[in-house]
Amino acid sequence: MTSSAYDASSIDSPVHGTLPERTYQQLRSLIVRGRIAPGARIVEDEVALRFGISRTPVREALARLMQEGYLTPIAGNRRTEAAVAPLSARSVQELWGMIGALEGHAVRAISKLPAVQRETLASELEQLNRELRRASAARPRDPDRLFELQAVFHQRFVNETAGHHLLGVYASLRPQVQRYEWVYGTRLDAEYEPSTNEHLRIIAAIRSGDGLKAREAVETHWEHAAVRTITIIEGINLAPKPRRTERQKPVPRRRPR
Amino acid sequence: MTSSAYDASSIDSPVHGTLPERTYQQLRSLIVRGRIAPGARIVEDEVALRFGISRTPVREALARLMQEGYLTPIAGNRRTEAAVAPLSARSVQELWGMIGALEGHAVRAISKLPAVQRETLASELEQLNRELRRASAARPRDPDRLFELQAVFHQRFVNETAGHHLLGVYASLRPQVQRYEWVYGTRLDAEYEPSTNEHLRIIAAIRSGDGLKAREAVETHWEHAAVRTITIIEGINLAPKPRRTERQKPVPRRRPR
DNA sequence: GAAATTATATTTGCATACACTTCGCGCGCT
DNA sequence: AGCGCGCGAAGTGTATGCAAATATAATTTC
Repeated sequence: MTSSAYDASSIDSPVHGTLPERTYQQLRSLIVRGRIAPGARIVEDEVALRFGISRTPVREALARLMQEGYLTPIAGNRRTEAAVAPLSARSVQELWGMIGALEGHAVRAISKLPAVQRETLASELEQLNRELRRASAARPRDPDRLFELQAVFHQRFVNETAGHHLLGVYASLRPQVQRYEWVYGTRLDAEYEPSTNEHLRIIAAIRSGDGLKAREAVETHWEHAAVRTITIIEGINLAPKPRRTERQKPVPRRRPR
Repeated sequence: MTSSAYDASSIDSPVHGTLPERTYQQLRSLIVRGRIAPGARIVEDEVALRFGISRTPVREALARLMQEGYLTPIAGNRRTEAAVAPLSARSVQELWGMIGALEGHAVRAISKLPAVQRETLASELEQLNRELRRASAARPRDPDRLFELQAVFHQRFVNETAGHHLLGVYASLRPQVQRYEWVYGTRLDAEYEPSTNEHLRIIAAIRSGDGLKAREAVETHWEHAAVRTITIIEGINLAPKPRRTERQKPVPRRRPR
């Protein structure tokens, strides 16, 4: 067995939901957290074995991961072998841009909210931002916590104004971003001050009820974040070779005659 | 047989690709074109029967349709029965906003393109817009053609600047919009002049290379389009009742004893 | 010894089978 | 006549089996 590369039970295991759903969640979590390396090949049988289920639900999960861009089809024309999508500066540029555009669009609607609601939202965000600042100052840092706080901060105000469809797209995009945030967060030299400062601008705009300004703040936040992320990421050697690399020792093969 | 509600072979049948892919495409086309009514219940077995395939690939197709919002889970707590998602003004508001935000984001990058490329793009768009204008003036109108031209126009400039991820999301969003464009286009009183005029503003901005202005033009175009669409749509009675309605005559039931 | 060719192992695509949950309806009971 | 109660029926969730496609290893041929 070549790889004990990943282990189903090691990370959060939501015991509810259908098998495809759970498998999707768990695999995604493993990918986002880098527990399955970019470029790693994913084989239905192996996953099924690891999770102790049959290939049917696995296929569904993989199809979804593929559609959302966590996996890319590799190799063969006809068949669809899958590998974990590589990380690239190009993707960062694009994903951050999209998230910025969508969050920006959503936040514009805060101007329609009553002042009291905006106020409670603003102070909650301030609270979160404070925690974020504290967590980023702690040594050693807890990437998991930073990760979580970042997600909650953004999710919080998006939830406030976004509708069903937007939330759906957002939900599928955000974890993709988190793949990068994860490698970012595990770097010792990662900075969080600029980010938390930009958050303050967003909060101020929300409090004042100026939708356009809020949008502006959100978009430039993501723009700057993209730059920060790319500079950190470019330092690391990314994108290993995909292709069918190490095959496990094929064992015997044919009886000698 | 209750429903010959839809017929697999009637509409474009892409004979290539895997079964789930083809099934997805065909079902989506049927839904987008209103051949399967909003609220209609979708049963795996029935689809499998109609397409002459087994439930396995059907399930994959349905899962995808569900995730992209063409189908909504209906009824049961535990099990996931599916029905074609209803049309609603609320969705229009949201979808148009998102498309506007994304297209706007993409088009902003035209400022980075060389002038010659922008020029050819602009004149191609003009050509398309002329055709669109002509097609909308023709009586009787050909909804299919209008449909197609609209799609091509927007796709054209999005392709120019958007990357892989954005195109993916866009591809899953656009057909949703088309569901509404379809009912819009089949109305006799539908107007296209405002739309084509707004297109001109977009083209001008693209030609001049002003990314921000182009974005602005695109966004307001979609905003206005949303209003137009909603007013037309609200006139029609939408959203039939979902639930397990007409069950086919259950036939005997139990042998008399 | 290199190239072509055959054989074998992997792996996906799809179908079929079965289990389990939910819903509806008739039947008996009061 | 009304009201549980339970028996199917309908439909989804998951496993398994088989065939086709393809990569890799083995073998032959020049």
